[in-house]
Amino acid sequence: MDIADKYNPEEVEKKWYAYWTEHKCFSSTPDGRKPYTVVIPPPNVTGVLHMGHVLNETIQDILVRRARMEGKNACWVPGTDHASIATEAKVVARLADRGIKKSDLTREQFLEHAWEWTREHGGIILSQLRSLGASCDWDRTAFTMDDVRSKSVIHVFVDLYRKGLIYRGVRMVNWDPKALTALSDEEVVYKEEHTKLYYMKYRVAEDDGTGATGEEGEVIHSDAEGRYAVVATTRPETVMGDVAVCINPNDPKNHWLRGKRLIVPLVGRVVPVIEDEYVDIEFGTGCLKVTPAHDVNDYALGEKYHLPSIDIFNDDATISEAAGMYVGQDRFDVRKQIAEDMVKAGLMEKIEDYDNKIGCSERTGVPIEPKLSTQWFLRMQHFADLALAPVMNDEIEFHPAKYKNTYRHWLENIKDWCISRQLWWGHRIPAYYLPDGSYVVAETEEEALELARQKDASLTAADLRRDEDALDTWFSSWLWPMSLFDGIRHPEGEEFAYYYPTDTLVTGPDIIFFWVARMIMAGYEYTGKRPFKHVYFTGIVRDKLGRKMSKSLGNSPDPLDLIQRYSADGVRMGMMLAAPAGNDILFDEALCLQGRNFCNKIWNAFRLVNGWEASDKVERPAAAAQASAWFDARLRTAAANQTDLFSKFRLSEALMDIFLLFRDDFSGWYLEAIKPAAGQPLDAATYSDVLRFFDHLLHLLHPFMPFITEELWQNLAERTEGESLMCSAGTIAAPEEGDEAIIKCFADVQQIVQNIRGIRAAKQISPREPLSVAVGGELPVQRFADIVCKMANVTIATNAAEAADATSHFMVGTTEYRVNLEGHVDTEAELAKAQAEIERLKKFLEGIEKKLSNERFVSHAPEAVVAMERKKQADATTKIQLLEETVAKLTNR
RNA sequence: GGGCGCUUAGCUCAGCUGGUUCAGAGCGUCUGCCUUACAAGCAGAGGGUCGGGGGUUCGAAUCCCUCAGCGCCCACCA
Repeated sequence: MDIADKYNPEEVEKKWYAYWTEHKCFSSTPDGRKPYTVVIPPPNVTGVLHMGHVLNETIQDILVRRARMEGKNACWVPGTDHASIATEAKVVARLADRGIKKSDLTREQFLEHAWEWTREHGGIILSQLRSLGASCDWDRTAFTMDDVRSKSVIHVFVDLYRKGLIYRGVRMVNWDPKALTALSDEEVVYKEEHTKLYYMKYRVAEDDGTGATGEEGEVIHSDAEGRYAVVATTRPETVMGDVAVCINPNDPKNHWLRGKRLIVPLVGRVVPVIEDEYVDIEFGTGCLKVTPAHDVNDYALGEKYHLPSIDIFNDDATISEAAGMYVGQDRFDVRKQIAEDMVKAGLMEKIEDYDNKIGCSERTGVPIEPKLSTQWFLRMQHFADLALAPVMNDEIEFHPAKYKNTYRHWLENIKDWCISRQLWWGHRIPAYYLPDGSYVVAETEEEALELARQKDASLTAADLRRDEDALDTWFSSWLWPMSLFDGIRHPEGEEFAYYYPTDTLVTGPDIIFFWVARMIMAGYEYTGKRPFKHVYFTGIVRDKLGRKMSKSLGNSPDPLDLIQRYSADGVRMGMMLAAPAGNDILFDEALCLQGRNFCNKIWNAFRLVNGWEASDKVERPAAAAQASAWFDARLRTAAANQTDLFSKFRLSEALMDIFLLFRDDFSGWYLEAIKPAAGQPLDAATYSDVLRFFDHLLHLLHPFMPFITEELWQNLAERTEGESLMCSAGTIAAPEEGDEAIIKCFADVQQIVQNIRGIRAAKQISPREPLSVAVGGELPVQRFADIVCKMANVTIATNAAEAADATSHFMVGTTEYRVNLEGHVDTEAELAKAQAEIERLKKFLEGIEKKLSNERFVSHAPEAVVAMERKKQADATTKIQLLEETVAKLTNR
């Protein structure tokens, strides 16, 4: 088989991905095998591949390919998310570029634009996944807004409404004034900001001078115009909504304000002073302005004390008519303006710097406004009760387990989920309003009409008005593991029964609440079963300096560009080497380079093997037989180790382990040990061994590096069209009884060879110059003696007496080896080396003996430990003795 | 303000149910090699008082306490 001198990944990747697709290697249908199901965390339909995806999808592909090769019926379902708010924002922005305002369009017109955008960009990211090698079952590609998924969502909404778990109500919600929609608590992110704390004067109305009792701690502010309270706030622009000032009844400073009425600065409104223990006495002056329409806590106070509520903001956070002043101006402009105006009016006591955490919209980034509005909510306590135990008792396993804490904390402090969004792009809420203001909830318009007619038989379809709002994106994603197999609508379906529950979910910890927790909730609600067995949380991909990857920093490489430069396998390897489970990933391109170089290593190892001829007539060299015996054991052990590491999701270590197995053990030791002289054939037995080993190695490597392994596997033997490494038999036997001893013995071989090479390097003796080594007594690694000779280019004499005077010595275990170095030896250096070694061993021995003479150690420590120490003592004594003989010999020279 | 986690070689990390011959790996560094599979390589070398302090124990990188630094999550102090 001819094979190119250089690995050409571009051509190979294209060829095999097409081949896999053509032969439906990734597709899955239910059969007698055990299923292994993974559902992709659906990327935004309009998104493009970034490094986070590369990490996430590579991990999933590794797990899926490994399961497939283990003989499971692996099914990895791809799909995209409609990403309601993000996509709508993009569409609005694109329309704006064309000079179109959303408000100028009807819902239908807008949706047409959105679908157009989706058709244009949807699927880009999925095609990019292919270049990474993702082995998704593409025939199953789904979209959270396709027909099956949409119907599932609506079905669930209606069902939960009828169960009383969804309700509609007026609540304080997080309002995004840019996207013009309500948000869930999870969609609010807090940002640290340097702001100001404004201390404003609220003058006492019709001040009659009463109230002051002169008690200790009382703080009364006054100036030429009379007495006033000082209220500290970060948001002076909300004064137009003030309806009270609240003090703590236990706060002596402000006792004098009890029962007073105060004048809201600039606004002139007279408001009462109320008392509630909610107020923090230590903060500011202990006086809190109460603006029920624009603060969650103030809202609660307003309810409690029956205060009016003045909504001073429009939906876009400009000042509304109701404010009566600054109407139409932006909230932050007004903040500045009002502060200035108050200073001018002498109503500002002082302004201080203040570090504050501002709640901002996760999507648009703008500060959210607490806003009173009518929304739809899901009662979460019910779901929290369902979802807590299975994670705590590991029915669903989190990797790493530390996220169990985070999860528990959230569930134990759960709040109702605001699921309605004032957006058009999404699943429209299936609620229909009757002319009388009441409403019905139904899956179809027909059904809705029927329900409405039960209230009023005269109604027609034209009388029903459907709710304008859409559902939160996550209200569809939380059904994903079920809806992908149409399990919501057809829970008895064959596919659903086969593929659900799924096996492993791979995702970032940032969406543990948004998505993971809610999928668990929905899973138990609708099936009574867990949606997945394992959740593997990846880290965040950062640059090598630990900074988050971001467009503005320009430190986020384009994955396709990386693939171009380092090959898909190289990028996969680079990513995985940087990704220990549960830690953030410090991504460094150098790791991709390492990946690419490794591909080349594999390629060249193949070229070597491929170039060998096998012959029945050649007798098997002893070194080759020995090497095969060792590598067989080594491979069995390594394969078992892979299984163990995969079970713990330690994929980074698993890859590193095979990398070393291939590079060092296979290429560096095994191939060199069996290598025939140039142009000579290999004996048939060894040839068959090396092909078998290569096949096994390709199997182990394939989940990590699918392309190059497929290419070489196809070239390793005759294959028929449609065959693929990914579904070929290649089980590696379990470790055997003697494997450990073989591997341990071989480690001594490696040490001996390395010592000899080290001596060569130090003395500048060419590896091609044969040397002789004398061993005192029998060679401990006799079973690999021929490998030692071949790898170190030495002959071994087992009679120490034959050793020449001019030797350089070293020890492995308790055996001394003397390398004959006629003409190269440096007696002084040898002496120094031996003496230093004796010194070190004596110190070591001293420690051991101290331990052994300690009565408490001998009586307390387990027998095995004491025995081990005795062995160390004996070995060290032997070594010292041998070295002292060497020293004597060197000194007498 | 609560909760969780981290600190081991220049960098990134293993090791941590306490004890298998003075702590391992990758990368980087240094030295020598174009040895006919591979210079995208090979061979060799150097590098750590396991964050500081204290304790438990015959024995601590590993368990406990404490201090310091770093990170993450949650929370309605305006």
